[in-house]
Amino acid sequence: MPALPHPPAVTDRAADRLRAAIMAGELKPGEQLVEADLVERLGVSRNTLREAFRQLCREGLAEHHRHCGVTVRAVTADDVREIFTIRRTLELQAVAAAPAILPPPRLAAMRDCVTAAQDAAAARAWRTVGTHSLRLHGEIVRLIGSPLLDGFFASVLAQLRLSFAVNPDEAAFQAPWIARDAAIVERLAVGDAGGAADALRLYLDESEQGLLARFPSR
Amino acid sequence: MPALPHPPAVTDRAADRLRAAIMAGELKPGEQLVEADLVERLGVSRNTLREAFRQLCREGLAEHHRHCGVTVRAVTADDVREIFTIRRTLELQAVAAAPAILPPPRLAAMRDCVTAAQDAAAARAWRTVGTHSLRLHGEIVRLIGSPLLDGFFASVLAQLRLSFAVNPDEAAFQAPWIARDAAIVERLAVGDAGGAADALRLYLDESEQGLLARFPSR
DNA sequence: GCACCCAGGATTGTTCAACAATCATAATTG
DNA sequence: CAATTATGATTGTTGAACAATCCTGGGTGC
Repeated sequence: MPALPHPPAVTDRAADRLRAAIMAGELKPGEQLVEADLVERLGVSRNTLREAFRQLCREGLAEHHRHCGVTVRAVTADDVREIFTIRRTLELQAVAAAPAILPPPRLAAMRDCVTAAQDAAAARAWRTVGTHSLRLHGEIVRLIGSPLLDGFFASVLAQLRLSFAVNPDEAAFQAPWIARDAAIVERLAVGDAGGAADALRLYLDESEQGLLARFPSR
Repeated sequence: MPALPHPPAVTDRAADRLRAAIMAGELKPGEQLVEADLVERLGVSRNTLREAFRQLCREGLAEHHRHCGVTVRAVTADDVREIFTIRRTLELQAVAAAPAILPPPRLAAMRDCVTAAQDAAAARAWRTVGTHSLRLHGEIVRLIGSPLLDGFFASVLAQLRLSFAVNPDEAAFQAPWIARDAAIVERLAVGDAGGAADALRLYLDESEQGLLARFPSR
């Protein structure tokens, strides 16, 4: 009996490729996803492609306007503000409610995110840095213990990740946060929930400001 | 120019009818939704029906198992525990972070939920009572100010609503909570966030216990 | 009798082709 | 030049077809 009971669905494969293209910036925000073109490029049927579209819309990476097609999600400054409102609500609550000694696998997962981000920074792979940093904050929310909440938060982080994509110089943008991520994790590791919460609050405030400064209008 | 720029999509109509049938208990939890049957009963094509299925799955009202079809979501005791974990996280945070004097339209909306629930109780329309009570708690989360979060929480509440559907005697189950809902709203109205939070915490704890007691196993 | 294997039907997964509905653009007319 | 109408492009919806997979039941050998 093989390890893969189900060969991955064609729909999921198509959605994965589209998601990767969006995240890599090949499909730019606001760009229209024309069914006929994508059908040819992905080699899937129109129905399957439309199903993939729905998946991306659910994840907040695309938008569907009736009779106007699907466009790549264009994250606005207001969207960023809302995303950080959600981050504050969930991440701070997760840290505040975390047990003094958190489960070893959770701590290990968080430390893995930090080291992975550090390794990526050493290799100047800034996009990967952002991925692992956001993964860490997903792990933080995971402390609440709700898979449903985790799934929702993952889509929120994906939208934030999307706003990174528009920034050409990711180096200076991503670098400063790695050390602060590490500090938060270590405070959690020693049971200093209050200190972690304070550091995280500052982290989110400054990160939001830094990100908003990159938006042209307002 | 008519008020409806877009006649509602066939897909959405089908999803609405299925959602109503699930909520009304006509389609019972665990029941399989056979494509061929529903195609005939709803008078839509199979592709359209499948898209409606996806919508319901996204809302957590149905589950999709590859090659095994779609079934009505069967909410378990663990699901209820998770739902209340989410409710505590979001509702308590919303109340705690609420401004001393909350925006008049928000307060009006919350009071409308309470009076609507009271009216429904007077008419012995217990199902409607539950609907408005849950709507109130959606309004509470709305104080956070994030439409994204509101949408997520609405689907969580819908799943909770689904677990009500299995209970035959909704009268005794719904009645006691109306007064407590009203008390929470009035504490918020006078700016007593702390008191509202305490009342809400107790409310959620007891509501969860009362609901879990109705589950057979454990 | 029992465990195993195997064919058959039923259901879902995916694709294709066609037509209707709607939108955006360009050409036409006054 | 403005308003209106035609035109093309794109999406919305349907129906049918075939492949892949699962479930059920019956046979086979021990």
